[in-house]
Amino acid sequence: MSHMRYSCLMAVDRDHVLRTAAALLTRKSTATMDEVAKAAGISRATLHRHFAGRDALVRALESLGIAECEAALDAARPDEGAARDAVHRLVREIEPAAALLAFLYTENQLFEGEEQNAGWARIDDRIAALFRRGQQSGEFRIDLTPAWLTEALYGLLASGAWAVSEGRVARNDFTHMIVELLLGGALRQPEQPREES
Amino acid sequence: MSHMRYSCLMAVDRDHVLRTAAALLTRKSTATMDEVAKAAGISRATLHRHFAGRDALVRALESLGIAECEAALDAARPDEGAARDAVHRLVREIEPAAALLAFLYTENQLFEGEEQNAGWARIDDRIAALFRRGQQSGEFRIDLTPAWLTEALYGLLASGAWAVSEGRVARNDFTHMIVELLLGGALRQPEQPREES
DNA sequence: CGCATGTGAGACATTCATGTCTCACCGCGG
DNA sequence: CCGCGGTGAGACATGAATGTCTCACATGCG
Repeated sequence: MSHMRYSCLMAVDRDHVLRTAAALLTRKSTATMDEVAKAAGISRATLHRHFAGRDALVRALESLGIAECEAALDAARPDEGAARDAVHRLVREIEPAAALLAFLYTENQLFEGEEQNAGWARIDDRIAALFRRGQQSGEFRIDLTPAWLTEALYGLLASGAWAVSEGRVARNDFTHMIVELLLGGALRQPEQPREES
Repeated sequence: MSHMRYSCLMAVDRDHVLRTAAALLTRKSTATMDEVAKAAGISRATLHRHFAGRDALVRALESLGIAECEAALDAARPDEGAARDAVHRLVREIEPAAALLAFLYTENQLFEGEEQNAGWARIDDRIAALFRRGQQSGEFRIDLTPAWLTEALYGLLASGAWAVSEGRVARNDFTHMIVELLLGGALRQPEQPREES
């Protein structure tokens, strides 16, 4: 680890703490504040100075995840070109945040009736809009609702992130596997319509 | 509370407790032993008499999930007929257990390095074998590994279960949406493969 | 009827994560 | 030189969940 450039006046790198916490909580969602602090290389006291409690930490992670999703959506230009290409760009852009997303996705399941961050609603809408655009342009089938396609994308991102972190699939194949499955499915289908017995 | 038909000699219906716990833990994975007991309509003491602790309860749920998966696999006859029809049967058979699977799937993520029940390995193998059979018969594309297709199936089952439980998709569409997305993908194909009735 | 069995209710100690606090250290700037 | 801000280490109390225990009650069976 790099102890270089420790300045007394320099506050602990908040972003570094958040990303370390994200990496840890992705693997062990019940990790202790103490474990999070150790993973980030700071003391529990300092961690608690920056994030009032575990809730605050999770909410900060949620904000980070939302920001990264928004950034990925912006970078993917979901309104340009073929919808399938936009989906491909989106998955590629969102890949670095997939592990964090997987954590937040499952974490949100236990918020039951509580109000969920409005940021997610906006992201859901943007992604669903992309699928809807693909349906209206005739690229995507219309019997799968945009809401379900959005949900399925989250699920595949989570599955992919876990599969990669446990070595069941290669990290390099992440985007390809998700995009190909989401768009093309498992069936082998001819590019050109052709007749076969 | 229903005191009806309380038999002294009759032990608390273990299966009923397990299924109630599964339903609750699916929605709130951090539910207390007390909440589980109340949900099952028994006291915490009785719950603790049947399951030594929370770990024992989760392991019992895991065994239940494994048994239901095995039963679904048996009922789906994965070695008969077209692979895509077998996948369709499998999803249909596994649908009732999808919520429990979703809970166990995310729960297993935090077992880190611990030994995981060997039952899952067997189920993984059987499902992967089905996808492999589909690849060898030429039905499924070969650029998506059986391991990834298996993982993706789990992810879609979890997403579907959550989406249904939160009302984002209709329960009746569960099987259709998962099978169609997993096999056919979101793209509109020139020749849509027909369903097994 | 009387006993055995299984249950509900609740008290109790224990463990653990959390949150708050104090104190010592260190580097910088006045 | 000395204060000041930020940190690390650790003590401490709190609360929650857990696990164990006891006692009273209900029901079926001999």
